[in-house]
Amino acid sequence: MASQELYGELASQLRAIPAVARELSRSCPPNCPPASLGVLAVVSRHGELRMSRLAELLDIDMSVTSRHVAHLAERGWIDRLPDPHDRRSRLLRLTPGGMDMLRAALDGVTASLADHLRDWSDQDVLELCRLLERLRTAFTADCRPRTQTITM
Amino acid sequence: MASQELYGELASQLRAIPAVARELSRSCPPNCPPASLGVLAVVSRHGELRMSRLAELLDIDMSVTSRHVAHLAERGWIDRLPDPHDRRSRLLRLTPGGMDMLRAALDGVTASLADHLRDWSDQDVLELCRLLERLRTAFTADCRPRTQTITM
DNA sequence: TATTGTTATACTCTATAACTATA
DNA sequence: TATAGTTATAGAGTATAACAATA
Repeated sequence: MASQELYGELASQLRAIPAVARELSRSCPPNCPPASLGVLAVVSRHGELRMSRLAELLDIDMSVTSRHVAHLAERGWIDRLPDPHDRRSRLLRLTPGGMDMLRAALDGVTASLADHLRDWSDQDVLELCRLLERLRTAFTADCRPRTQTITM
Repeated sequence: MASQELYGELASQLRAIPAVARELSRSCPPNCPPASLGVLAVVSRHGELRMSRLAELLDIDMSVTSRHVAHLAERGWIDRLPDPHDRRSRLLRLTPGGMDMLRAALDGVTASLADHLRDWSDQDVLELCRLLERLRTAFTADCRPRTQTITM
């Protein structure tokens, strides 16, 4: 186990990430909010999937996921197809327009990252990706009984 | 410059951080929201400082900072002292109660991190801290039209 | 005139709970 | 009864703009 000071530093750095994400989101197309982009990216990567599975992958409540998807469906970027195995469920799929939007948004994000991280090596970027992936896994796959100790 | 695929992966991992932060914030005392904790931590680390400097360090707008500080001042965790050099300005300082609150909150956060990251080495945590610090710097110190950091 | 900090307003993202329609 | 998804409502966090006091 690391020292309290080190954990405090980590917590502090994590707190600062949203500001980075906000700056990054300035390069998103104006009609596609960052949260919607996240949905498009996950659906693109995983292919056809259900609402509940999408919510799980995004790690947000299904009610929120539902609203994001409705927003995307209104704009014709995502289709909600009936699930032949369960009529309560809907299968999500990117439309060609959705793929175009995702590609355009990713171009913007990539350009911004390439600009800001211009003196980072591929190795640096990769290492950060790996650590963030490990962090995410540690907090989601891990002890999921939900009711953590509220220490104070 | 890294590949578009690698940057896309990084963007995706960054998107997932708020979920980690939310889980982490469950270990905060219920009357101290995470954003307030961030303010306490910065003031504690930097000592007496002005609103504008605090906003800069938090990388959020001063109007938002003002509200957080007002919230903390109402609870007696922070003092807003008159600045002898500029009567428009106010100097912020943690009260003993604020220090207690910060310590208690950090204990909770530390416990949660120690639990979730129980199989991480100190080296892993340190490496993640360093990369996040570099990332933050790249997005704030970097190409910034107006952040001239007048330290005082 | 410019700057420091506050307040009013609005926007984004999220969670909880109540609801529907199937299973 | 239980589950998939939707909608209503509320809360946390942020930004922009208008403002008061001071420089």
